[in-house]
Amino acid sequence: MTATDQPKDLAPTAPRGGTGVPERPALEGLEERWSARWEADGTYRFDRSRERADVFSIDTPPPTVSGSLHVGHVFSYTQTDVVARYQRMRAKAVFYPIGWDDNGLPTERRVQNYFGVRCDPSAPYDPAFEPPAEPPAEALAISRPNFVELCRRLTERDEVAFESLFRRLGLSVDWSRTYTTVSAAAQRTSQRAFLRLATRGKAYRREAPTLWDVDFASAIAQAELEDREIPGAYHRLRFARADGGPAIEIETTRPELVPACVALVANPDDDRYRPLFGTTVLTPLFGVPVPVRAHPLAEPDKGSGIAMVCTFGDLTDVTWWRELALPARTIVGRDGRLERAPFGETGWETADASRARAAYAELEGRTVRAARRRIVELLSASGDLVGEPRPITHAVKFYEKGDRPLEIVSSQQWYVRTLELRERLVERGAELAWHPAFMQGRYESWVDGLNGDWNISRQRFFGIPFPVWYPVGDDGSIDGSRPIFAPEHRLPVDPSVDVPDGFAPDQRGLPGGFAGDPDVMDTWATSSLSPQIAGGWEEDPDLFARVFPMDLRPQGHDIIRTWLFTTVVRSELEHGTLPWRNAAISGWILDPDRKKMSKSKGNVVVPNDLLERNGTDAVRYWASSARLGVDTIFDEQQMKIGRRLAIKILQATKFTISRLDGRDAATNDAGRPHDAGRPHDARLRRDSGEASGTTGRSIASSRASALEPLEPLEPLEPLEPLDASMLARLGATVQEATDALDSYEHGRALERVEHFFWTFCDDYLELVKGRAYRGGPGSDSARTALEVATSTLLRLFAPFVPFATEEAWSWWHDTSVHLAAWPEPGELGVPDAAQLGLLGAVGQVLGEVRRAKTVAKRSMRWPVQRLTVHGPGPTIDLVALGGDDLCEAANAATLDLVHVEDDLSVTVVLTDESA
RNA sequence: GGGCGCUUAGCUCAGGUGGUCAGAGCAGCUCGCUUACAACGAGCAGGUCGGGGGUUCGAGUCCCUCAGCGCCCACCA
Repeated sequence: MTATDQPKDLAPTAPRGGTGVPERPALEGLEERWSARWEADGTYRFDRSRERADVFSIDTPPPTVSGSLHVGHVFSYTQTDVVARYQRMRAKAVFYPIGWDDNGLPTERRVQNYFGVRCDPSAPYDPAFEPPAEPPAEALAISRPNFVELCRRLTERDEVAFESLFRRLGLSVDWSRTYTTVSAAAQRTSQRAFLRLATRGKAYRREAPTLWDVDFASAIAQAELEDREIPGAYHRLRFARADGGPAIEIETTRPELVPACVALVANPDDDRYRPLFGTTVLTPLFGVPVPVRAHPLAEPDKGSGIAMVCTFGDLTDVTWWRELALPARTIVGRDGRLERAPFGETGWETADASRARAAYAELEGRTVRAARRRIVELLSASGDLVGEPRPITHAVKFYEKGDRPLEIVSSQQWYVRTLELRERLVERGAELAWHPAFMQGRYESWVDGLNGDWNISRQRFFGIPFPVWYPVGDDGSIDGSRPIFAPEHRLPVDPSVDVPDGFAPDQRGLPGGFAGDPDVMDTWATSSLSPQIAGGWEEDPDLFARVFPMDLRPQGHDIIRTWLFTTVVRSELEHGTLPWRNAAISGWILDPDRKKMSKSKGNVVVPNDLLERNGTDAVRYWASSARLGVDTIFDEQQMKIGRRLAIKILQATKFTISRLDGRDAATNDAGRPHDAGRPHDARLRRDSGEASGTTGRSIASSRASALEPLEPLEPLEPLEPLDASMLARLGATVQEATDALDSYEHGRALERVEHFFWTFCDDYLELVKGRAYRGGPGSDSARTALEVATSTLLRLFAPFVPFATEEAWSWWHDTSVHLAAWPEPGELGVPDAAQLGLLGAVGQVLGEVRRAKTVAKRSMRWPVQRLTVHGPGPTIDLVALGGDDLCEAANAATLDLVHVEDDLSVTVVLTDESA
């Protein structure tokens, strides 16, 4: 039976639940107790019977499981949890799953360091392999299956620690829906989405210049680049003209790439070189004829105004090479060393083959750096180096996790067509509601700056493989141009183990047989499908229809160009829609030097310690005070505020609840000391959003009734003016908090609620505690107002401070505050202007009395002989309405009110001796 | 080179549409064990809101400009 089934007239006599108020409320232990209870009751389980319109779905970031969580995680995940809790109280079924990104390079690197191993794909699988207890000095080469096993072992261990922290943080995620990005389901989703792109031609495999990290031996995407300033040098080199004219001088920082030179290029408007366009020059040392060409990217004021185009020194080279349709003469191999260059043969024609070969023999096999040193000597000796190299500092592209500058090598990679989508993607970005709005600019500038399609293949081991094989020709060569795709019903497949349809296992690698695609997908190629993975795309269509497109993507601004961008791409290509309506971009936590906290700087605060020292609610208060998109400097001192607030919530609730005990004792059920008051019981029950209080009912089973929409309420009458004033101000606060949360300004919402709460405690409680406690006239009004206000405040604070509010709520309710209805301003009656001002006016006078007592160094209970208030008529009239309460709170014998034109002023005469 | 954000008390930060907006907490100082709260409460002191100019009856709040810090994008021969 639910609340709505129950006859209304029974409601007032239904017993109120709750455990009663403890002697000494405390924050300690609340996290453990309530997380266990929420788990047992399934408080945050997603109700998948609800329709899409009643669902609020969150595309939670799956943290990378390659180490430990830091304060930044605590910060941003708390902000998302506030939204989730708010929406849940707004009667939404909140779809709030979480995943672990255990896929990819960071995990591999961590496994290598942790166990002291490295993956050698040629090594045989050892089923009995156990890593050494201590990582050996020399990394142990192990097979790919063994390596992947270790990856899984380590990530599973980390995932337990991560979940434990997030539970302690009070994240209201549905832990029953946890996923990992290497799970079979995620692999199926990722491979399926890839296959659909490939069959529609939106993903393609091509031999192309590829950003390459030599140390990781893998391709890198544009999104993973970062610039670093490193020392270099300009070398001025002389290129002879084929027509015998005066030599042309160019400047380069990469002289070792002279053998890979395919053209010189200058700006089309550059008069110095215009006559040379279309003519031919010879490369120094190698005598290879290359054309002089014009291209607008060439800048006349850079170097000598004419540049050497090599395959490939940088991304500009790639652009020139592509747009000018130049030939390729690549010399840098995947190991970062100069590989064979067949001077004299087709494509490597030269004026002097023997000289070119001799020169190149000095370079071949050397690393890029060593070759540079050697060729400078050669160029110097041949007289082609003009002057001395000129040292400079310049920005060079690195893989963000790498240690050496990237090379650009030619390789076969899978690409997703993003370049042709640019305009569409900008439009999608404009449709998305960004919080804060200016983050849209980050996205747009990234999309505008795309210079190639998205490379999704990585030459790594721990990741989701491409569900693709290639035929092996009769000559034993792999034909990469004719992929054999796995059918969707076979997914997930590992082409290094599984066999394509129509082939036998023993045909692997043999002429006429097949070979598996050796690569794995980039981690973003899978993470970009987080809505599809979490929402059960094609795996659970009923669920997917109820949650997708999602309502919210929360994430950091550092991964707009990766996670956010690629998710938009995948959704556009697969579904033709935005993946979510809102993007909430959180800021970073910075250390006092305004640097992003990172382990390498040794400035990381361990989240568990932070929670231990301050309590979860305190940390959450700090995190949810911040504005979205704004970086915050970490300052543990700030945790005190939230801790104090949480304690105050417990104390204030204890006080108001215990004041309710004596009300209408005659009708109070014996043994149920915290039963609600009679007169307004029916409305209070709705206020608190609880089901009519059948004791013993579990939270989960009463959830449906808690989410019933509230009925309009009768006006709350009769109330003392001061009580009505307090409730009116509370109503205004509810409105402000609701508006703020609706626009993702949780910090503002919290600030408004908190501000009201302190006024409530400092002024209102002090003013009415006597009246409420004493009984008699006005007592019921005060107690009713106290109960309504306490119920409302606990619900307003619940998303921010979930443990203290749940604890306090439990003293008088059987249900969870987190399943209670978010308060509606209308519940509290319609405020009028006079009522709004009353509490403030009386509170101001009370403040003056306190000041007088402090100045006189008397306690707050010290009696006031004579209290006089001067002020304008309307204000005096307000003070008069609260006069009795004021006198009691001030411990004043007499109150004189005097009408004057001036502003409010208060005269306090204390008694000489304590009464 | 293009763009964005920030610059408010010693510290960390609030200050939607310009007019009690000069605020909060921390730190500091002074009091107070008052029956919700001493791991607490009350109170005090602290800033010409980065500089300059402008719009306006009136500007942390709008415009211009300069400076510093941070970030994004591009370039990087």
